[in-house]
Amino acid sequence: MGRVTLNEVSERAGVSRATASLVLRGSPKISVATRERVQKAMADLGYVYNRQAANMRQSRSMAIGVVETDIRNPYFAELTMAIEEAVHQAGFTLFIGYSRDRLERQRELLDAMVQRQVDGILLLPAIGTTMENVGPVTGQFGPPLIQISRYFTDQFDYVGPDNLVASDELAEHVSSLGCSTAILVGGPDGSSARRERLEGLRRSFEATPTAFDADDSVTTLNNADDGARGLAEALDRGALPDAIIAYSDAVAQGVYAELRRRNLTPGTDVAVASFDDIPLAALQMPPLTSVATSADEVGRAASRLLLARLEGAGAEHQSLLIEPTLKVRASTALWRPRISGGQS
Amino acid sequence: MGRVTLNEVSERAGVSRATASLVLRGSPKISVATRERVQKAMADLGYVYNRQAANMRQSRSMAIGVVETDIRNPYFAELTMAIEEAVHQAGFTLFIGYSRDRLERQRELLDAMVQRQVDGILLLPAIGTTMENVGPVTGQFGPPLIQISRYFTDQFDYVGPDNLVASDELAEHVSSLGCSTAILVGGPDGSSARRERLEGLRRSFEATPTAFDADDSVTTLNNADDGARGLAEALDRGALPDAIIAYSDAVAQGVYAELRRRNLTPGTDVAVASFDDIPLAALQMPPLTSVATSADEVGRAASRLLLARLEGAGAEHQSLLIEPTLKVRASTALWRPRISGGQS
DNA sequence: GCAAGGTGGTAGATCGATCTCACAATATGG
DNA sequence: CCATATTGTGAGATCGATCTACCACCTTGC
Repeated sequence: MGRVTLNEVSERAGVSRATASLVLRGSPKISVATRERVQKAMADLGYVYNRQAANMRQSRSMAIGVVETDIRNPYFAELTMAIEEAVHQAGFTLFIGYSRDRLERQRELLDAMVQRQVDGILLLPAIGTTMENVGPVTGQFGPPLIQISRYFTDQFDYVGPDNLVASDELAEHVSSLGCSTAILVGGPDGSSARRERLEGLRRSFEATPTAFDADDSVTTLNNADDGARGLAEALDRGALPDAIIAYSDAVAQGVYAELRRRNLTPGTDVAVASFDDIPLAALQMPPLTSVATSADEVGRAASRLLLARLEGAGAEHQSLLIEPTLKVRASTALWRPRISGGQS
Repeated sequence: MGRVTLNEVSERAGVSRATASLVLRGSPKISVATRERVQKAMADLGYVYNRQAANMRQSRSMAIGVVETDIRNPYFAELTMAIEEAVHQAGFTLFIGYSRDRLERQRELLDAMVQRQVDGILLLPAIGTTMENVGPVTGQFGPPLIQISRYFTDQFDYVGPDNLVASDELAEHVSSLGCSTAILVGGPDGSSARRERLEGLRRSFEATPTAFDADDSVTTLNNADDGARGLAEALDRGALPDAIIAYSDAVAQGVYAELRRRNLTPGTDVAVASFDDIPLAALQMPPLTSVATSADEVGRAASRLLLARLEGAGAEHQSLLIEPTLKVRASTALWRPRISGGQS
């Protein structure tokens, strides 16, 4: 349309297109006089840089793609904000898409981003993702891709919380309270994160007197409504345990709600703890014990790693685990073992 | 780099570049035989479409830009998901950036998107945005821009909840409970949404026996932590009212927390209600009365309007208000007026 | 007075698609 | 049997920037 181009700018300034381009990029080879003349011309004409055209000649597009599942869980919202911050600061623009954990949607999003020549991709893989699913990204010349929060292959980098350590801290804490039974509620079936958390808990609890039955754990979507359903299912199946470990703070909200529906008080009738430590956890009633899997740090680390890859850093795919921190709050701290009629 | 281009495809298929391009776009002018030959060549070579190159010739880039403030508030997360859904379905890719309510950041984001030739922009304007702040977007040839949730001018379209009606429903409900005093807590100072909600409440309460002092309202950021601080400030300044209306469900979480810190029970000692009705509201204890300002519908409507504008629809800038729905829950429903010593 | 070197700038190819227009081959009509 | 469509394809310009290579001019130094 009527967009102003470098050609028109250079014409008005009485210089060549090449010179105008050099001014744009702040080359030192241009005299102050011409620089100012060109800049004035740009201002007068209302020139707007066309980065797409520039990208055609350069090898970089200064755009990166982010494909996530869903940001209605505050953990992922925070993760996204952290990524955006880091990547924006490095001068990149973000393409974002949400797969909603649907493989074909994820495929469409990845394709679109590759077609738009993104320099790199951050992927929170949908459940069931395989190498075949990621399509052209796998190709010889595909941009670097980093898995965040979940992984499905070791062919790509991975950045996420150290779920095993997180599980360990939770298990040890819950056990130290004197809980004799514990269960895990929720988490999406088939995700690496849930597998790690479940397996981590199983192994950690083995070293304690607390009984934890891994086979008994109920999977759910990673949100509150499904968390409530999940707890209902678990309680209908077995007795109320001393401790409920929720897959995430989002799931824990559902756990709180379902407990109350059953006239049980979280923290008193049953200890409750979970993963993530989103800001909401501290505001719950009672405040929720949670092991922080720092979305912020995961996001920053993943961005840093991707930016380093763009500079061509390293070759070996790496797995970067972020250290978790246990935040003990009333939902476990106030719990006391029932005085069970003098049984040894 | 080593990327495969249409040229190589056409060479391998023994046709011209133009023919290969027609095949790409599914032109009916190509015989089945050549189409298949070309498609085979593309598959063999691992051809990846370069949309940037295509965009240079076409007038549309099939990308739209979204600039928001922050998605850690679930309301905005849901709004974003709704936009992404609608826009993806129409075949567009999304650029997203978060201004964090900082004007210069918003400016950078808008500039970047315009430079990348987005076809349209959805903007949730940062506090203090003016026509000058939106920069090149204002220009003659800038892409259509739609304001969502907040507005700063009538020079652009606007889509958001009908805050006046929402306020009215809340005021009427609170008043019907028998609350004799009410206050508004929180909301970002300077946003159109807060202005509308405050003014709406003031006007609606005027028609009721309930006393509402608009000058007494405390502004905060639109999140829980700041909501707690805001309520603390309000209570330190004046007496506990019968009803607290929080600017949003996010703020209401802070209100709940601060009330409990003061050993007050929401819903019993004071009625609490708020705006937005995010999923969390129903899960709070007690469940929070909230007037739904449907993020989902706002997002869909805004996307629809933008897509229509891209088709060149209409000329007049319009203001599209989404109807709110009051959800009454225990945080107000259980409240009863104190039996105040027989005063008339 | 002239080679060497530095400064400031330009012409023209190029990135990878699409678009216009022309044209060959085949089909249709009178 | 020739004029006229119809169909399928190709040559070359084009979008708006960057990049390469080269050039004109002015200092210097000897």
